[in-house]
Amino acid sequence: MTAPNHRGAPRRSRRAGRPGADEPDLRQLLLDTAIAQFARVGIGATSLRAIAAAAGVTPAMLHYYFGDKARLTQALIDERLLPALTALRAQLELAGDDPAALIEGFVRGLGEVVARHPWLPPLWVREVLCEGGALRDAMLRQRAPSIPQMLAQRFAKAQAEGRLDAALDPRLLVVSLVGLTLFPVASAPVWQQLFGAQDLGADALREHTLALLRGRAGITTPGESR
Amino acid sequence: MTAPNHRGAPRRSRRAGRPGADEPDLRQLLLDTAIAQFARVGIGATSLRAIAAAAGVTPAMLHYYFGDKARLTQALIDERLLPALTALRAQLELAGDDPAALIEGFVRGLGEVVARHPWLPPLWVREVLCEGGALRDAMLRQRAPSIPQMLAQRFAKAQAEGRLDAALDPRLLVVSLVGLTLFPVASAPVWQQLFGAQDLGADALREHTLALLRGRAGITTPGESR
DNA sequence: GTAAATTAATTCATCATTTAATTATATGCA
DNA sequence: TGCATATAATTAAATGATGAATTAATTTAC
Repeated sequence: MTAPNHRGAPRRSRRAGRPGADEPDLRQLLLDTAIAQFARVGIGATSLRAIAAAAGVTPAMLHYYFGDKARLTQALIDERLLPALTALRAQLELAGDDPAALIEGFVRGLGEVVARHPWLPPLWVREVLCEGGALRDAMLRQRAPSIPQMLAQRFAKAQAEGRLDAALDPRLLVVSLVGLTLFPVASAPVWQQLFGAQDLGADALREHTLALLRGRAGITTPGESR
Repeated sequence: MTAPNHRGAPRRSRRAGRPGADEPDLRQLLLDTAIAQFARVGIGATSLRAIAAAAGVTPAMLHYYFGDKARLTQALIDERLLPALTALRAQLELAGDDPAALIEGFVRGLGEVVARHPWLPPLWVREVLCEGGALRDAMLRQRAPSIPQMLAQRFAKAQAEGRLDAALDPRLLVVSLVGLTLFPVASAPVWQQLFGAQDLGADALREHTLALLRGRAGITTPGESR
């Protein structure tokens, strides 16, 4: 009776008692499972019960490792979200000052981060950008590595130096940029169903976004794009 | 006099008993209240309790008028969402065949709809596009007035006739367009807080989006834009 | 034998839903 | 016109489900 294996769940059928040294880290597994569920149906809609069941353990384990739901999401932020964003920001630091390169770097860099953390777009768009719940507050309080502010500052500098169309509000350019990169990925299932197409993958989306942005903001095929 | 209409507690203090003919329609008030709450914190996160309290009545009234929560959201779709979308589609029918005019018509038309239904972007983005819950299924099943498909078809036609850059996937262009128009509005509170600015209003967002799209997709200031 | 990890069972809160009672309006009838 | 009664709208209270959080036991590695 190792727990019936429906859905995607591993169901490790964890043996009770103190684990051996070679046992996989349950805490990390719980975080992964929680993130997957959160990304799929949202934080509010996933019960600790469901997370525990998907991980093949008892809900009490979540309390054992994290305390309560609030501290679980806090751990999610501290141990997963912030590192991912910090990595993205580090990538952007290298992107240089040219707005075209900056935009291309942001779109491609975010693409790479998302490839490694597929849960990020839906969770981010729903819970942080559109929800107004605890996760947003936690993120904004966190003095997170604010990529938007950094981008807006660089865009403003580029405008001051005449390297970017001064008619564009730098902040709104950032908003559009974030929307163009996160929104299509986060909403991909809808479009696939609506258009009956499975080929609206991440790569196609990213290249399309870049194609759309070229010709604007001084972006004119900055070299490596064919 | 009738209802001190601020945020959480209008408290109409509705008199018990059969109402007179001049009494306002409670059913509509409940729909409005539900929509406001849904847009603010999401469908899953709002309790019928909260809706009833905000409307100044007992939760039992929701059962009286709608039956249960599922039929409440169904009524929301039937009586609010679909009419709003039908109106938008009707506007688009008039926008003509030129892709530039079509895009401008879409962005401006959606802007007008949103101005009259401010609850639409957050609810739409969160529940339909990013959630995967009942509302999405209901919408897609509904054979809703599918604006995305209509736009994609017209874009494809324009490409066939050489009036639109053939390098753009029409479907992805639609996705980007929807994202560019809905996402910034739906996520406005975050940006206002992040940038410490209150001036990121709907008008500025719309004009910025159009400015961003011009120069692309053959959109070159199609006449009335200054 | 001891401490860490885990489960099973329990408690408490919240929420959706239902039922029974209550209030006031409208309507029929004299 | 005045009164009685049916009926629509509403409340208050009860029910049942679900989920978060807790506690006490149980298992196993060291």
